[in-house]
Amino acid sequence: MDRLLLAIDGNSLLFQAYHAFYKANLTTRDGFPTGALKGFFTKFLDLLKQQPTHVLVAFDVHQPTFRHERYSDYKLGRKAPDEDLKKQMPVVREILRSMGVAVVECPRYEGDDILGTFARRAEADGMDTLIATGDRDAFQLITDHTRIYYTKDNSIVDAAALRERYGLTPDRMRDLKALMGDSSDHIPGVAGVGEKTALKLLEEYGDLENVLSHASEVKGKLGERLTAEAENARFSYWLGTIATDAPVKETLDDCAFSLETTGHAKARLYELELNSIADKLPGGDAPAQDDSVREAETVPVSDESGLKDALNALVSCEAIAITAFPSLAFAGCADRAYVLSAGETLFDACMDEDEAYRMLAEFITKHRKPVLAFDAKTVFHRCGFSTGSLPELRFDAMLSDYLLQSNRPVENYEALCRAWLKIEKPSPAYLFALYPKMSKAIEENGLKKLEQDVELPLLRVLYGMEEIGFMTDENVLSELHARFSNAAGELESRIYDAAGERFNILSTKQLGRILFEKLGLPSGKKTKTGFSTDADTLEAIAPLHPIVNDVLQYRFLMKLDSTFVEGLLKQRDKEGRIHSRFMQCVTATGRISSTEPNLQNIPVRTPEGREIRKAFIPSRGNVLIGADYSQIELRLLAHISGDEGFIAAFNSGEDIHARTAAEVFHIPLSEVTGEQRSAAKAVNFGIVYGISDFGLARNLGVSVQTAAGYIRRYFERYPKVQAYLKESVARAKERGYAETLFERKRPLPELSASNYNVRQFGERVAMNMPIQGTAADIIKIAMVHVDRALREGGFRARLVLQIHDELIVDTPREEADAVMYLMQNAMEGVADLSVRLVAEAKCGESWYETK
DNA sequence: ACCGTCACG
DNA sequence: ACGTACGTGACGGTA
Repeated sequence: MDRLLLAIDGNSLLFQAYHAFYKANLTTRDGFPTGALKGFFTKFLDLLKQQPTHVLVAFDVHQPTFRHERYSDYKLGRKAPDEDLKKQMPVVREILRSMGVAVVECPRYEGDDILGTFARRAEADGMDTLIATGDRDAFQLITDHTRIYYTKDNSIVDAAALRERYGLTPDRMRDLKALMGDSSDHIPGVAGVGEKTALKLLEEYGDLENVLSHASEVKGKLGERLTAEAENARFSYWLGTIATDAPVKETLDDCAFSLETTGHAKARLYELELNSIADKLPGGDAPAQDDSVREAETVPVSDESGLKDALNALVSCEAIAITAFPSLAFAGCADRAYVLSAGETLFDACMDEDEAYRMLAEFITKHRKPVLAFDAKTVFHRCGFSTGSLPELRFDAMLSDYLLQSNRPVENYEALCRAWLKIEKPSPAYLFALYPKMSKAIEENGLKKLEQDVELPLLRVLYGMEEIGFMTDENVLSELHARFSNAAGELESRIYDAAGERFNILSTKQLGRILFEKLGLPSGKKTKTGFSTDADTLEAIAPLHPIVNDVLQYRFLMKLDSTFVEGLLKQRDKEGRIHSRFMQCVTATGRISSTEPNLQNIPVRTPEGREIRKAFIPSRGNVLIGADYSQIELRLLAHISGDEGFIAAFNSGEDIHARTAAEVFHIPLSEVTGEQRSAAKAVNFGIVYGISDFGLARNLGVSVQTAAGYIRRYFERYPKVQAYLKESVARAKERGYAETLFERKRPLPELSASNYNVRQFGERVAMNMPIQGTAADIIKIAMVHVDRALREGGFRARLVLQIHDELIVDTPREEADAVMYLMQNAMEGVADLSVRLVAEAKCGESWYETK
């Protein structure tokens, strides 16, 4: 087999990787930056597809290294790498070494000198070389046996490709650079000469020396400069020359590579939470196991009698641990688990999974076994428990993990076992080890009350809501579908007429072409893929052409029809009920979310959209109650900040936005104009979001100065609000997390990021999370209280939906008054704050009517 | 799989 | 000199 040396410019690849993942701001759970590592090793694994027999990664040595120290000034001009990148540099080397990859450094020589040296050695040894780099300097190293993998565009460049690009042979690349210079590398070149001029000169005179000696023939300013800066050019040529004789101590044999040994880095990569990379490595070492955890025995269960035996063995156990992925598995103690298996072959006896869940559920109910689980809500659904007969839930590892790491989505049980126990192969038996371990962490982080009194009881409430579902009226949806699709159809043909052709209006690409190229309308901002065509942009140009409003209206109707009308019709069960899933471990602030379908974003702001709420109806003989908190986030801002003026504004009972406007503009309430109220409202919202003058200006459509003025006056009137925002950021910086009144925490590694924008984002989150999160805590507690009061009071009314500050209950008509009263009391009584919590309940024949 | 867009609080 | 409101989920188009 042909031997191939893969020679990688480590610095170049690392810088590129760092910048590629700059915005993603990746870190481990405890805040160690990993973006550059992720990018580097993703690319590294990609490069290994070239099947090299030898691999080396060259790095510059840490202290500044120069081809000659005299010229150090030039290279010193390079910017020092960011802190985040610096931290990752030694880790890249460490991981590469553990993979068995040659890491080569050479004092006083740069990475590309090492690459050049090895490329020549390989060639002398009859090997081919592929140099991976994002630095075009390396093109000078191209020969018949040395090619460049140019990482900026993932192309492989050989002599032919180079000729096509520049019309030059590899050894003329230095001449090119000597003339045009390279600011990123602080190579001066000749002033006023760019790539085009340099190429023209080389085409005419062949090489640098010939250009310089014919400088007098070149006309004008260019000729003068060539003469005056000849030495500069020669110096640049020398600076740009890659050494091929660096005194590296490693040999080609040291670079011999085997894919197998890369597996040795697995444990470290998992530790860095770079799971996707670690997963791709072969076999290798499992992460160092937690000493306290023994490996559990796995007993396969493939038929009914096997399952009966398994359950019999669990009669005397303290609790049952259950996981549902990839298939049902359960355990009664830490060292033996039963896993439902489909059998070794197709012909093996295997039992129906639903039946297995049913038998397990029956066992749990009969023996009153408490449950430990990962994602208990899903497990309970699979078991088919009815809401009234759910077993006791002691511990849900997914919930605990969420409370401890709410800034990161819970991945899966396998990842959780890896993170908490360093165990590779998951087993439900490990829940017995996770339970005390995670509970200790919960306790230490002050999260016990939240877990015991809020999240675990809430899980049962959400289970009930998912089970019961929300009744819908098919006729309403069908009629809306007809209305929306007909209206959209008419708009469609008008748009085609105006455009003079048919095209896909929903394609931003095609729409951009029609509006901005064909019709020549002025394009506003751009997205990274082309013209921006969002509603803001289109509204700005709507007066210029009638097609624009038609497009906006078309989009609006298509959105309503496809997402809401058609989307909802697809989700109805045979009785017409829609069962959304309420996700308890998703958001970073503590809110719940709703999926498949999302019932938390059903339209309300436009009349046409609001019609959809007429399709959401009570069960037969029932009515719906909608109860919502009034201005809960602003009330919390008033309470948490303790600002007397803002608290008084609420206690006055007047419209808060109008009252704010009156106070900020120093005018009587009766004189507040609509515009002033809108501005005050936007500022109120802005404060909650972590205000910036730019954001407020964009939202209000006023200048940044005007917006800044609003904010200044707002803070003058409510100084403690400003103080609170400042303190909130300072506290979060100090502790590394933001928290709610109920001590729910959100880690904020962003606050110590080196990237200014990321840090700014962290600061806004530090201002917003305590408010949004406390509101989330409060309504969660209200749900637990409402649900309990309904059941204990013997009501048949049931919660069916939560929309962040609003609860919907489906109730028998005769209970409605009592339930409204009960809900209002429960919601308002959650917390005793310096500003009263206000909730209002309304009753109706559809969701449309409860507003 | 990702982007742009847009529905909600 | 730079890019910015906070939190979600679903859709259609595109690569």
